[in-house]
Amino acid sequence: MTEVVTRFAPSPTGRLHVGGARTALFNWAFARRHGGKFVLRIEDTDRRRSSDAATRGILRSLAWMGIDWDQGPEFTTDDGRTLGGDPNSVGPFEQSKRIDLYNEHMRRLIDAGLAYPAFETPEELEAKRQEAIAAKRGYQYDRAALGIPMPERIARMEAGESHVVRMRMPEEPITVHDEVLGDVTVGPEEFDDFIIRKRDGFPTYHFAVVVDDALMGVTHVLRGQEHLINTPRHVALQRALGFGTPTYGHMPLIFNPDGSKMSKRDKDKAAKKAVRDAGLQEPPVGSIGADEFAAWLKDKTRQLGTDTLSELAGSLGAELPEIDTEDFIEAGYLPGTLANFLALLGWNPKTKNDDGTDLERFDTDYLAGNFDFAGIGKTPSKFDRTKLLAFSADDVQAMDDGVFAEAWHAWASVFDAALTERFSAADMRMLAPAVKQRCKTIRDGRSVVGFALVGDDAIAFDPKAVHKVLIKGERKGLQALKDLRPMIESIDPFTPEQVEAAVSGHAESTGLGMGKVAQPIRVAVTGTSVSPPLGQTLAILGKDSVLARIDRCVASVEAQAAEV
RNA sequence: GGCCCCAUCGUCUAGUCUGGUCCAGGACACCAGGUUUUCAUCCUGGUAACGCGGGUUCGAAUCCCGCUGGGGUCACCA
Repeated sequence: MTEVVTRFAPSPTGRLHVGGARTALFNWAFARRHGGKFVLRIEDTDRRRSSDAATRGILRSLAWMGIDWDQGPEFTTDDGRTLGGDPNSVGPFEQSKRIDLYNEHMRRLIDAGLAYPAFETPEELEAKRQEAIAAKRGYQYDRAALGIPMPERIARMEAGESHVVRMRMPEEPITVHDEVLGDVTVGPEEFDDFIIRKRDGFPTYHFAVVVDDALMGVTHVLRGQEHLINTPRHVALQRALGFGTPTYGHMPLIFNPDGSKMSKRDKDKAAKKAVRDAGLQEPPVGSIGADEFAAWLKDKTRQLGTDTLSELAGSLGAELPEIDTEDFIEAGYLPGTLANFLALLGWNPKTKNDDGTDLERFDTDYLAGNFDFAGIGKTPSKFDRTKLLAFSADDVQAMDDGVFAEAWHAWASVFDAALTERFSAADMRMLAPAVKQRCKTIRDGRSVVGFALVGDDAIAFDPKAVHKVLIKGERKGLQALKDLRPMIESIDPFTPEQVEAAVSGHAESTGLGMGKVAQPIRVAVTGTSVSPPLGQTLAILGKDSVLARIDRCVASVEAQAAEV
């Protein structure tokens, strides 16, 4: 029994899409479950679109989710662990550094007549393709290069003539044994002699994948269903090269709730809508020129950079849909929550809880101990952010207050400078119990304490709250607020406990009850009817600020009443 | 369009392989009621699905065929 080896092989052309994150998670879990190894490989053979920054981002996202890789690019986690490395000497793990290896195997194939150089230009091929489309025929390469005698082909290639290398596909059908879908057979007429080495000397995906999986000892390949039709090509390549075929499993894809493909384009879509709703003609931010902005707005297919989009949405107060793992990190989700939710999209533990309900809340440790092919479903799923949010709320509530405070501070130090400027880590610890209760994600903490981040004269009053609490019922609320002012002024020291005691004492002595006393104050100082417990809310602001806000509120409501 | 894959509540799904225990179970959402000084949380209850048509069988969500619908793929991208 050979050791299980799985891999995740992202292409560093952008951020880690949640679909990719799920693929990585499953491959990781499968390796852990079987005590095997998990390899991370960077597929950067498209030199034009790949970048080191993207690679680093992907590594960071994977590590954030709790995925560790045994072999692959080295990475140091926040808590100081080193991931990756090359203990078995099968690296390097960036395909762009493995060209000699590919060429060695490529040469074997060419010498055996199983692959051959071809000299048509991209333009010539494109013309033939268009011709086929016009005639409503499927396009396949016509093997014209095979008309050139083999010695001559080889000689021209060795003389340095610009060429590609094509795989000579066999004439028989190929059956793929898929652990998820069962046997899938595809006939030879479906495949032409596809390109395995590009004009620039880099292998194409198909060739690099097959060589690397074999050389790295990969035994199981779990990937998205979009690769299903590629698999017969890979099997053909494996046979030609004399490699074994790993066990395959193809997973259903993840879609948007409306059934469309979940892609970065959704962000452009949302941003364009926000711009139109705002009636903007000119770019509201400096990072994009007017011409580019107009072109982008007009063209449905045109996309902007991630940062530009965020800036744009931010300036309009619009939300961009979360698509990539980093979006969910920024949105304040916990890694375990995302991993749990993602795992459930396409996999099911088929296990009951003690109360007889289906098990669906589990952590990555559980996944590492129980993940199997049998639990993978065949049906594509839609990404339901509402359910993810419900999971997140549960997980946040289950956090220890201290842990929450730490996570909140860590999150804010990366994503919300205003918050960490206003509150120290100690402040956040004090606030944690009250804030946590009202959070569905870590980011929500911001809105709970948002009132403390704006100036006393900049509080926006929620009209509904003002009406309900202060105006309704002959403005008794407003009167109560005025009566309370001297009492608040006399509180000393101005701590949560003292404030709480003073306010509830006042509620009792006046016979008004807590609701009639606390709510007017809350609305006056926060502008809304929702905030942490009153004592904390006031203590955070400090006495001067509280009094200023009460005065401003009273003045504003009276002015408003005078108008009517 | 060719080829390939798929089909249970609005959504994620259990049940399908090994037909009967399923007038189909769970979760999220939704609706109603309750707890709560507000909001959120929490508790209780409820609405809601086997795509359609043929078979096979005493009996089909489960097996077979067809249809319909959805998706994937047809690059010198991965």
